[in-house]
Amino acid sequence: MHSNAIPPEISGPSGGIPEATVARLPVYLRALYGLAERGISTVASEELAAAAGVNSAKLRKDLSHLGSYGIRGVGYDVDYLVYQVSRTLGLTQDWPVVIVGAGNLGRALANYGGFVSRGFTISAMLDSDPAIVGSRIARLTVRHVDELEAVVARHKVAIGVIAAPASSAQAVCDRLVAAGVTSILNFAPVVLNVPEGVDVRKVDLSIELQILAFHAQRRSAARPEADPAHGHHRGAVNGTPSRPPVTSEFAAQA
Amino acid sequence: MHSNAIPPEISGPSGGIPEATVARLPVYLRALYGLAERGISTVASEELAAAAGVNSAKLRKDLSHLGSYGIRGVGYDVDYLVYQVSRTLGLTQDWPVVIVGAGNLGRALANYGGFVSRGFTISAMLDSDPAIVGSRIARLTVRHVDELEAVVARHKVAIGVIAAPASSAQAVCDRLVAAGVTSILNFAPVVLNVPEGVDVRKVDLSIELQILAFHAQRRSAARPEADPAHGHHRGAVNGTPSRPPVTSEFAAQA
DNA sequence: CGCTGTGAATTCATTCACAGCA
DNA sequence: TGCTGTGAATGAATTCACAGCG
Repeated sequence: MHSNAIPPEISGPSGGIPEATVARLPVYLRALYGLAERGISTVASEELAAAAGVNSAKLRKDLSHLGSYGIRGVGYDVDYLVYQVSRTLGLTQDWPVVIVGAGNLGRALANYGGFVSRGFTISAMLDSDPAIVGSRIARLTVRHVDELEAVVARHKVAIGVIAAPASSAQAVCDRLVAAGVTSILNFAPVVLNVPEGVDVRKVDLSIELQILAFHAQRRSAARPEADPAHGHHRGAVNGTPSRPPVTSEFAAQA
Repeated sequence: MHSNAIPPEISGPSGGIPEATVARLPVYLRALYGLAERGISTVASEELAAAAGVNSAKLRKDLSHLGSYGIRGVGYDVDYLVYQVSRTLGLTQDWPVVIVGAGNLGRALANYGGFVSRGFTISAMLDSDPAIVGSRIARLTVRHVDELEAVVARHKVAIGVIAAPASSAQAVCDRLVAAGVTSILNFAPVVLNVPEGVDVRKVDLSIELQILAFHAQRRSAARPEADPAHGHHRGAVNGTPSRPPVTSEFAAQA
């Protein structure tokens, strides 16, 4: 069939879906919910693609990896596709999630009630600050981070969200992994070290802003008043670069 | 790689850096700051790559797009590389940022003082809720969103952060674009429509969780006690899929 | 006829492996 | 000698364009 079959993967039934496709399925799912709400029961790839912000060929190829769920000459049945995409993503079961860090960010995440939505339940919020432990956030009482192992075991938590300061993120990560959590969503601005088999995704404001800055700079460089310094190989640069005071920074305290 | 178009590109001097490389430069920069703090002044691609969580060939190729800044047989000068990467990303100038939405999320972002860090300054926080307007967050007084245009013009804001509810995100986006903002970081779970030339990046908790769920499901499917339902092509599914009550959901209120 | 599903072509990204410089 | 920088090889993702089904 498609691509090769040798990767760690067992090119199983619904197996072997390309990463890029997996990353877009949630977007399609959201678009489908939007259509369903508006009472639309059938949709062509062109429209769905527009709603999801991709081109239609890509959408069709993506969906083809899940199976042949469209109707030629017609389009896709919205409810049915919602179901198939949900099932593929593993959203037909509930995933207990633990959030570590109940600072500003942790609170924001917990309050995303409708956001985390279908498929995910916050089992507990944990923090190490005694001033925060015991407070209530989004129907939950914040518990001490020492209860992490107990919470994970009790609720069979498979997904951990790290909303802790950069300085403790790795330690939190280690505890989550040791407790058996194999999926981690990291909001702290650090590269986490994890053993094989643990899946880490990161969300990083600072990186996103820097990428935007790059493109913004690029755009404004269209103007001919270009940058003055442009020495290429070393030494050519006027004196020492000496740009960065190189202080700490890049250390968040959520 | 992201939803929106990458500027047509003039393969200029420091121009034509691949998107994938641009996305990693901030990670390298952070790793470099970490090394500098620890007093390390020179680093080989192997070590820097390890600190950044990539392999060394990729790191070298990435850096080669900025110029020839290494020393064969030795490695890279940390301070010098910090400067070159910063300059490439456009961080040697300051970028005024406006945050729209001062709910939980907006507050969390504003309080990431050390996070947003070098290169970015929050010009203003805006909200439409009269109960929030006037309150102080991270040294700033929240202003009414009607002042958006004035703030953008006054501070020459080029980057806007949308931390507003999904329901108003598009409207906020339109106003930002009309006011002249061409770089947008969107935290609301919606696909934003923008004209050509506007760069949008998104940060989406729900999508990240769903991607994690996919892989988690995949892993647990390794066990032979597989999932019960596994009907393939249509009709084969037991009765109606009828899985989703298809209510609203997926609508955040930051 | 109008749409999906998909081979084939293309573009983009990663990795290998080594020539060549400090 | 030990590293960087980079062509060449491989692999992944996107896009094209159309055969073929409902």
